[in-house]
Amino acid sequence: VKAKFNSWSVKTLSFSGRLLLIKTVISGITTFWCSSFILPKACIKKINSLCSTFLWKGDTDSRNSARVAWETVTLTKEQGGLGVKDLLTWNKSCCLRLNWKIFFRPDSVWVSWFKEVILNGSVHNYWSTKPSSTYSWLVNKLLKLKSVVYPMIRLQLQNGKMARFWHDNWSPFGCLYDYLGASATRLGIPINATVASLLRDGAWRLPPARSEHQLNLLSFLTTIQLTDVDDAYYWEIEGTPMLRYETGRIYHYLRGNIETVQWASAVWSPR
DNA sequence: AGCTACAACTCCAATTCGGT
DNA sequence: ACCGAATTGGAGTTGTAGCT
Repeated sequence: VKAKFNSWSVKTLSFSGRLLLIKTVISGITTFWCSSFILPKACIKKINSLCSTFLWKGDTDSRNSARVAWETVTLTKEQGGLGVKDLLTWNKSCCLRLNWKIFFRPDSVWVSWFKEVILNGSVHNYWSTKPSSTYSWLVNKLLKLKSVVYPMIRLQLQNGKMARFWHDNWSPFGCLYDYLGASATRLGIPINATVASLLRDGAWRLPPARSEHQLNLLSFLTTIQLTDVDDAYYWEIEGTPMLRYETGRIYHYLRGNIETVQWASAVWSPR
C-alpha cells in the first residue's frame, strides 16, 4: 500500500483525485487480503493512517494534518462522510463470508478441509466447537465470530433429523443452550441430540417445565409438525432470507444504524 | 493434558506533535 | 488556543513453545 502511495505522490492530484484512488485501488488491494485473512488491528490502523495522510497531504512521508478524523471519512455520504469503507468492519464482513461458506458452499475444497479437520466431520458441530491452541490463529478467529453469524444462519425444521436441539438456530428462542441456561443442567438431553430424537410416538420427550423459558419452549413445540423432508440451513439478515452472500450488505448491517445528515443531499446531488 | 514463561496483541488514557 | 493524529506506557488478555 505504501509503495502505491509513493508511486503516486510525484503527480499532483486534486483532493477528489486522491480520494478516488483510495476508494478504488487501495480498497482493491486490501479487499484481496481482507477476504482471506483477518487482519491484525495494528495492521488495519497503519493502513488507515497511510490513507489518511495521503488523502490530506498527497504523500505518505509528511506528518499527517487531517482536517477531519478518519472515522468521519468512513461514513457514507448520506451520513456526512466521503464513503470510504471502514477497513475493520469490511474485514469482518469479508471473514463472515468464510463462515457463510462453511454452511452454504460445501463443495469448496477449503470447506471440506475445515469440516473434516476442525469440525469433526459435520457442519452441525460448528456451534459447539470451541477455539483451541491446536488450531491456527485464523481458525480460532473464525470460531469466535460464531456469535455474530448465529442470528443469520437459521435452520428450517423439517424432519428434525439433522437439527441439533441445543445449538442449531431452529426455534424462535435462538440457541436453546443459552435460552434454557443449559450450562448447569441439560435436562438429560445429550449435547448433540437431534430434535427428532426427542419425539417418540407423537409426544415430546421432555421433562415437565420448571421455568418460564421451558414453558415457552414446550408450548412452541406443540405447534410444530415434522415433515419427511430433510432439514436445511438458510441465510437471513434481519428477518429477510438471502440466497447469496453480499459483502456490502453485511458491511452496512455490521455498521449499524448511523444517523444521516440533512445537508448531504444538497452537497452531493448533481445540479 | 496441564503447567509455565514468554511473546504478542489489545485497550485505554495521558501526553506530545504539527498545523492553523 | 484549538484540533486530530501520533506516540507512549501501563494493564490486562490471549497465544505459543517447551516441558513434564
